[in-house]
Amino acid sequence: MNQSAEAILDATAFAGICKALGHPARIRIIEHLKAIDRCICGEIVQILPLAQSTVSQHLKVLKAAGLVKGEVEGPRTCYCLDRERLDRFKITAGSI
Amino acid sequence: MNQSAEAILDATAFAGICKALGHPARIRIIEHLKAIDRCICGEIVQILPLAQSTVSQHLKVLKAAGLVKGEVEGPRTCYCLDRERLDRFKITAGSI
DNA sequence: ATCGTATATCGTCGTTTTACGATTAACCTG
DNA sequence: CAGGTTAATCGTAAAACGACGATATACGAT
Repeated sequence: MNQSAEAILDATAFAGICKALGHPARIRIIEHLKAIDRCICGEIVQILPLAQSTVSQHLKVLKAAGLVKGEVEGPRTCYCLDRERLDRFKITAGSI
Repeated sequence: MNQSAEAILDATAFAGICKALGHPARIRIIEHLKAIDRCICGEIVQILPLAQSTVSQHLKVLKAAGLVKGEVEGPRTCYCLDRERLDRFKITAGSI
């Protein structure tokens, strides 16, 4: 057991990530990013039944939790998962 | 792969569990229950720096999410994890 | 029957979240 | 440089959350 003990998050950090994942829209964003690797914000807006500003806020939450990275590409922003962070979440979840 | 596809939760269900886990106090409750298997509410109250009524509310949230089961034992209530539910959470988390 | 203990629930208050439209900022393109 | 597109931010309103003390309920013990 314990393939990487130092990767296990403490209660507060883990709760913080869980909180960020605690909304269906944000889960769908994560799932979509997992499926297509990277995409621009506008694509996510089209997938979700939410206003552009709302989606932007959800992305902000995910970014603040470190689950997602966004890089500006001219007038648009390209988002992708932070795999490392996500892995730490998974490892911690698995350890519960 | 896919040791139990039917165990994977949909986005809303998974988000619901994440939301329930999205508070440090509730993570600590889960961790404690994992460590000692089962205990009464009062024990949890003593571990956390929170009022009894607040702890009771957190337990209610965990119970509503199905992560924890509570059974009345005379004047007290004994709590334990719902392992099956927790496993579904873990499996879903791992599948992200 | 009364008392004490354990826990849930109620009422409240301040904070945070979620959602939206409107606005702003940044950037291509013509 | 003007106009159009993309995305972030602002302001706001409603709902949900988190915490607490007070109260209610349920039970065992005396």
